[in-house]
Amino acid sequence: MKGQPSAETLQKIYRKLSAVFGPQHWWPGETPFEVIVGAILTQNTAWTNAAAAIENLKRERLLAPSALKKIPVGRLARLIRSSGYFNQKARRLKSFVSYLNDSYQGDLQKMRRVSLARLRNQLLGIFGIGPETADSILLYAFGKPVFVVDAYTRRIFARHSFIGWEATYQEIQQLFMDRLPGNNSLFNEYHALVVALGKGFCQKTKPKCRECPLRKVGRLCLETPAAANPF
DNA sequence: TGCCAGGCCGGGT
DNA sequence: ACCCGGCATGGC
Repeated sequence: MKGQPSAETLQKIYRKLSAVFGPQHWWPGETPFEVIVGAILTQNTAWTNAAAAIENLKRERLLAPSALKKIPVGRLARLIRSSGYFNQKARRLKSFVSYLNDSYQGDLQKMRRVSLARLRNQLLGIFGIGPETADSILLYAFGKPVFVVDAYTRRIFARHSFIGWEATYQEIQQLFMDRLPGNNSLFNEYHALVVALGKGFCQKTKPKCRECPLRKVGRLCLETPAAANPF
């Protein structure tokens, strides 16, 4: 075990990823509401499948809180079919827009004014929103400074033995937030870069692949210069 | 063909 | 407080 990474190591990893992948321009969504819908639709699902569902909603002019509030959940489910778990996700989208209407008159700007800690608790209380989805919404829709942890984060940092495979969401999040400056631009780019690395090089989530020394997927070589292939 | 993808919920210990 | 089955499509 290498043990927990220092602040310097986390920043070194960031600089390396940034040099390799460049600016990520996240989240891939044009409006805060689109970001929120995307965050729910991409749960445990390939982004391309979620993106196709969002295109359907756009085409039907339904990508707005007022529109989603009105349509029957069954029709919504059919439109987002490609995102998988479509019945669940239709309910989840409905539960978010209900909350938005009940608590903020459907106004995302009003919701955004709430403090980070309070808003996070509120989001976690909504059906279908767990820690990662809540933090994605806070960071990418509302611009709040939180570090988003996902499967790639755990996989990549566990492969480097910076954390254990059993580390909880909160433990991993604390690791980053205790060491990095609380800067929403940095958190934004860091998470996006982790996903960029993960998508390209970090397939195979099964336990048997975790120990396979022949697979370099998801590993960073921190010793080689950025100009060389770091993987 | 089977395995996997930017999780979360609810019921059981 | 954990653990686990269920939820489902599209790509390789």
